[in-house]
Amino acid sequence: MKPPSEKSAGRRKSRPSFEPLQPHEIELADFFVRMAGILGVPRSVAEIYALLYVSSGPLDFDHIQGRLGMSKGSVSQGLKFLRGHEMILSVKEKGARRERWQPTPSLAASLVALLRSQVLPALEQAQPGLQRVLADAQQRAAQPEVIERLTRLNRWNSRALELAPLLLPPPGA
Amino acid sequence: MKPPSEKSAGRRKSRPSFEPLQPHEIELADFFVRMAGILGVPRSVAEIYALLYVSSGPLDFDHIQGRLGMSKGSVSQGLKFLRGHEMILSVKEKGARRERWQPTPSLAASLVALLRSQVLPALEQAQPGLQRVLADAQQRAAQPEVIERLTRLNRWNSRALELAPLLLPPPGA
DNA sequence: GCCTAGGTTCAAAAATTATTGAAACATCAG
DNA sequence: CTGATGTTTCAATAATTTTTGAACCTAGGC
Repeated sequence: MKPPSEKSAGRRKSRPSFEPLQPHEIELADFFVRMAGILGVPRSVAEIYALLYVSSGPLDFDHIQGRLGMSKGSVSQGLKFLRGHEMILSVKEKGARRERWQPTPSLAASLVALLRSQVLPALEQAQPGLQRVLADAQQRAAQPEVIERLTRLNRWNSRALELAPLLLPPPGA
Repeated sequence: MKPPSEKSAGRRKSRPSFEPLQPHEIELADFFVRMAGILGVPRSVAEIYALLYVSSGPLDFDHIQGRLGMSKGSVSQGLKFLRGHEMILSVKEKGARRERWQPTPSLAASLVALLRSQVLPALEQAQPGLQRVLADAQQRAAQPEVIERLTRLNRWNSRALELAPLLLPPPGA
């Protein structure tokens, strides 16, 4: 908690104060936070996205920080995450110092990209291991049922890897 | 670390000792753990599932606890979770006291069920809120772009809710 | 009924993950 | 180059989640 008196504090520089979130904004943020939670995306990231999503124009760093009342560090990391997953775009007006952010047009595409980035690496990394596990089981002449399971798992993994690039072209294509 | 000397400790009752996981089992467990992590399923649950998945027959409580070296509490909660999501089945031989567990036949179905159980409630709960947020925006005559976004979000939500029961019939159908 | 194997619960401890904020860095106007 | 604004980094802290284990149920055999 910080001292709430910020009325006529520092006139110079006029640190602008921002409104806290409105009820309708909170509602939307809650929704995004919950959905994000399922994918293990931290609350702060979801809140930033939600704010940009309901806002009329692009917002700059300070607005985001001010309205959500979170630290600089969190805002910076949150924007980095969203940028990295191509969920937001910067709209820098020429001659302006600061960047302003808005959501990318398609939330659907954003979600797919996000999923991709989480699932694909795991699938890729697992590929050789899974094959080895199966080979191992065959060599040990394990129960047919187990071999069957492991075979199916391998097929799945391969198919997922084949399909993935179709679902959404990789970041540079 | 526990004292490794458990050779001729207590003859009566013969507390059976279990082998630690073999390399191939560890590999598979790692895979499941990583995948589960994406959905926020705890490591211990994924490990239990993985163990049942590579094992030739159904395993009982003590085997699971012993081979994974985890506490009773974790095993109990893990089985509860897996049971609740219909990812495992109990095979109780008649005349036997203890239950023995094995994975349900379709991992795919299990995954869908798991997703459903996480996503659906969120969608349902959000429905009225999202509609309110949209109405609110329309009333405030917000930017067309924002209204457009919120409209699409609502459409999505509704469609997802309609489609859900088709994807997999609800637990009792 | 009483006892015991088998399992669950849940508060406390441990592990993990997210957030903060101050210092460091970058970039641009002058 | 200099100074200020705008942003990132990251170690420390806070919050959250997971695991543990001991006390507590519960059903079945005797």
